[in-house]
Amino acid sequence: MGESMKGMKRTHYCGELRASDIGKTVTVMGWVNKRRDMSQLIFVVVRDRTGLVQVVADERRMPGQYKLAKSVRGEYVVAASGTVIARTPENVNADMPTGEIEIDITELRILSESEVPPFSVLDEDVGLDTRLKYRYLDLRRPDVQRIITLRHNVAQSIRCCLSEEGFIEVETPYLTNSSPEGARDYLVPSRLHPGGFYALPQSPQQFKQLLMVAGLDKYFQIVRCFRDEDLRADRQPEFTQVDIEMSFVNEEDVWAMTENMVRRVFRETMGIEIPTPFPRMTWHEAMERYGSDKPDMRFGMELVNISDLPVIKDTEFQVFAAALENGGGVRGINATGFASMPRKQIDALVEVARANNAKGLAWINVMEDGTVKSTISKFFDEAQTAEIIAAFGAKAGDLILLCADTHEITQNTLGAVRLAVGKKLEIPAPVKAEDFKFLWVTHFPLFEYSPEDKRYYAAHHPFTSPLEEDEHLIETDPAAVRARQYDLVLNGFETAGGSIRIHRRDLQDRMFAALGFTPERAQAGFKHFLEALQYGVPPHGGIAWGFDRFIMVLTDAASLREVIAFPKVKDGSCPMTDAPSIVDASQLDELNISVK
RNA sequence: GGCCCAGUAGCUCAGUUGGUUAGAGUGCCGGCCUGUCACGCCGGAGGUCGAGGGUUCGAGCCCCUUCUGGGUCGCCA
Repeated sequence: MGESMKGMKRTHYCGELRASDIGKTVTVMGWVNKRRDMSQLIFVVVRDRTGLVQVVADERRMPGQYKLAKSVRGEYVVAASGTVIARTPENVNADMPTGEIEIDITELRILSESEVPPFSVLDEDVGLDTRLKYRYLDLRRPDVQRIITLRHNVAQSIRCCLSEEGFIEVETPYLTNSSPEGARDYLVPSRLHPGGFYALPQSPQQFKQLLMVAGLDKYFQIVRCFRDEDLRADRQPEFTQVDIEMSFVNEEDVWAMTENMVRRVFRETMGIEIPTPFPRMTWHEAMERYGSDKPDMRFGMELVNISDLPVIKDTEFQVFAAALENGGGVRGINATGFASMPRKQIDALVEVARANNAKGLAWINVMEDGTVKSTISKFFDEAQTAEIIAAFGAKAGDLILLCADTHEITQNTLGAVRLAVGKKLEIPAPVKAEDFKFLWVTHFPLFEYSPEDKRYYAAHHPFTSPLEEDEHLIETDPAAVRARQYDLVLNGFETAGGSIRIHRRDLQDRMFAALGFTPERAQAGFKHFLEALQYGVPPHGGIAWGFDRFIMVLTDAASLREVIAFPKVKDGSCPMTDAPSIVDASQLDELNISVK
């Protein structure tokens, strides 16, 4: 139930009223945040998008309004008209932007009643499943609205920036073809083509390149993309990209454009001046030093390879010796200052290592008093241990964590262990320019070998250009070919990635051949694209931003779900709408689909 | 598909070695209070301990299965 708002018109948002408004007759509309009943005097705190304002109903002066105020409950939607009055000094609420004033009510109207909500909009700690089931209530919470609003502001800033720089926003199709490589596609059946399926795009990759062929020169799109893969805290099945492509450019042009955009977005939406250019690092160096292609640069603890230390080379310790014999090595990190890490936490790190396929972790504890505790003391005497400690530059109070295995496993393991230790540093939420550590990671490998399938896959996508000086290796040594691909890493998250594309038909043909495509299969999958390469293609390249992920880092959110208005949960379903759902047999019939 | 964690009042959680009638805070309902702002005080309602099975004289607690949510590995060109 509820009344019409006929005759009442909102004059102000709740959160914008100030002492300068004292004496004005105003009408606010919003949700009952809180009602405080003091007998004869009732305070109703009204909330809207902008904030809170307190409304007062006095039984002696406005008995009718007082009675209504008595009946309102949390989350009722009300309209309140009255006079803005000053609070007496002792009643000022300094914690409230509108705390110097309140509205002395002349008319209160209940526009919509509310059931008792399943959780309070005021509660901080509510379980995720409950929040998402009632996401429309969750979205009433000021913290959540702040994120959604920032998201809008960032999108707006990006649009303005790119438009002013001469980029044209073009919408590409959502109903397109399934691509033979890459992530699983979401398929959409075609009623008019029995057995035919569209696929929702994983990214508008081919379309944006075709827009370059078309001569649009600079394109962008804030666009939804879809991947039917398992979810993670930083992965959703549908997500938003800021997709950007430019003609007649090289890496430097794309990077400069990106840095310019980042500077502007931070300045306009957060008032932060981000210094540019961003540091750069090759993929190889990132893997060697951080065990990750997206290193979090907010802390050190770099990987150290001690395989060449004489004490390691000559060791009888089977675990280390075996790793060396098998072509691997021994690497470690110095968890500086963590000598006092409780055994339980070290065990948790060992679990992290195991999850990354390492057999375990060895550790050397350099205690505050100078003594050394180590899991490998049986195999290394004091002097030898001291050599290892020296290799890490470890001091009293440090903890050295060692991993022996293939290069790939030691890198991945220590990269993960480094992050796990880094989490314990409790790095505060980023607020200042220096809290945002950007890094360009460059020169990714062009191919990845799959031992199961006994073939090479494109590490990124098959349209990525190789470095010119590596081009001759495509047929002879694919693993050694470096790509003109780059990622922009922010605080350990891959926030953007792109490449200079292949614009020559002959090179594109060689690329597909290296990926094991027969010319016929390449034609079947990419006919239109390969044809387009024959009609005058500008050298081009671009970058795509993981927009949700970027907002996640900006807001220090723990999960992508926090920055998406209506997100999916772990199994890809929506707790609010219960999508996906079983459809009517008649719908399937019409689509010529049968379900097992 | 694998591994790990959680599931107890509307919400957030506690619950000892398996032992009497399962608790707290908050919210909710009622009453009192003229300046509250996390209002306060008094009273009340509220439980399929996620579900199913098993062990036991006895299960919130132990075992098995299963469901839900979270994290992670695989996967994510």
